[in-house]
Amino acid sequence: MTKESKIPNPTIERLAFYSRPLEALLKGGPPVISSEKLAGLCGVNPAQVRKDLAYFGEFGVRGVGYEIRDLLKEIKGILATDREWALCIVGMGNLGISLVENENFKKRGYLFVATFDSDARKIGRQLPCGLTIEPERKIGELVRELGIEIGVITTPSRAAQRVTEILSDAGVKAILNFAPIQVRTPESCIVENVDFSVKLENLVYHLERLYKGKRSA
Amino acid sequence: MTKESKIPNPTIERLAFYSRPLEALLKGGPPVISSEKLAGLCGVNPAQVRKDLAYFGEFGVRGVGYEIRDLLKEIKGILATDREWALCIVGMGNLGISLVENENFKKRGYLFVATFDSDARKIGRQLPCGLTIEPERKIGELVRELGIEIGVITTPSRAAQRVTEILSDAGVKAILNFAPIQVRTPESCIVENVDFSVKLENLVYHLERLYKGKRSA
DNA sequence: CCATCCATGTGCATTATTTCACAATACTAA
DNA sequence: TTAGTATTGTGAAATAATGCACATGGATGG
Repeated sequence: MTKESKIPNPTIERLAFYSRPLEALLKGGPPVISSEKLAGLCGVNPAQVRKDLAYFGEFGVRGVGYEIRDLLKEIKGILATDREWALCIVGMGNLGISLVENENFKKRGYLFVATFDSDARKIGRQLPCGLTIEPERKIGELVRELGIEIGVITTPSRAAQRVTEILSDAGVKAILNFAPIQVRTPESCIVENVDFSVKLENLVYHLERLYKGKRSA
Repeated sequence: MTKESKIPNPTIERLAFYSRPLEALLKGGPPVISSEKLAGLCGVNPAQVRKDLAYFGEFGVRGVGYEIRDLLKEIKGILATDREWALCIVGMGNLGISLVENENFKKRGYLFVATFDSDARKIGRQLPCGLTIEPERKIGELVRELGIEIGVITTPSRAAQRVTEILSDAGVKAILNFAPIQVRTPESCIVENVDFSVKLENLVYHLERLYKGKRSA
């Protein structure tokens, strides 16, 4: 009875969100959790949790709750994080290196299998994780050879569009873009943007209003 | 006639978003832009752009468009990015270092003025940007001394809640949290979370559905 | 000075998302 | 077996956000 007809995008985001505390709860504590408890841990409404899950099936037991172990498995199945994904990354500055070396990714099945940069001084350098920085012209070859489906862009803004095109031409199906610019892709390639500054700007907007609010209230 | 009564949150996010191409357009090109052009650059609906701006005033000229220079100044005023903000960061792993050294932040007025870590081996180390890594116990002192209003958390998950409490006790008013965990704060302190994995999970969910869709369609 | 053009600002309809509130139902204990 | 309790799953109401469509009003040229 899974009605995947039209799943709200926020629902998908929250599923990923729910899995964080669930993973922690696996190690010790009761084996079952209620939508209310889980909602509390994630700072959302309990009905929201139930509805989000209900889009994909009936995973709970009425009067009891959700078996943590099973629920996590279901969520991972839905999000397709129950398999491994091969990623590459272009732009090996500080940010690029921090992502490649990040343990959280590996733990969740996101495996960096190639790193690229256009800077001749960086090419050939070996990273702590064992990968070697390759020149950008090898993107096409390595993407095909290693079956890379996801590309991560950590170049400066000015290079982001060019790199996007190289990646999508090479057959990459999804791009995670850290450059603060809107990249255009063909239909066949989906993009998610991560822009730290936007988050900061959100914060300072609300901060400023808080201060102003205090004056008038 | 600014009706700041109830501004949708997505609007704030988009304002920051609009400012990116505007900044680029300042350097060369016509001095005026239409909502349609700007919308195109940001991948949103033109009416959306106009409505977002209209929440805060009438910045355009009918029949003409928006003066880029003025519009940018207005947006920066709204977002409170027309001043400098003092930040500190806790957790100087690879990610922490990449943020501190990131030029984009500095360019936008977000100045890191202190860095902290709990690892004795890192404390005292000088970073390329000139800052020295301080021990966590100095957070309170330095936050007050340097007038730090925003804290950035780049520690492992297990330390995030503790650090959040130290920061908010010290008087920090806003936190940008990179740890993949929901931190609790007192009313007086607002939080934004950045979770890369959530973005990736979004991507792979859609990728997987794309593949499935192809089979059935 | 008037007519025409063009892109803004905005009321309103539409669409999307969240939350409520309650019926359905699995366990527990007597 | 039945009453009681707890918590799910979900229709329907409420809320939020988006997008249309057009009146509005500056700018320009005759």
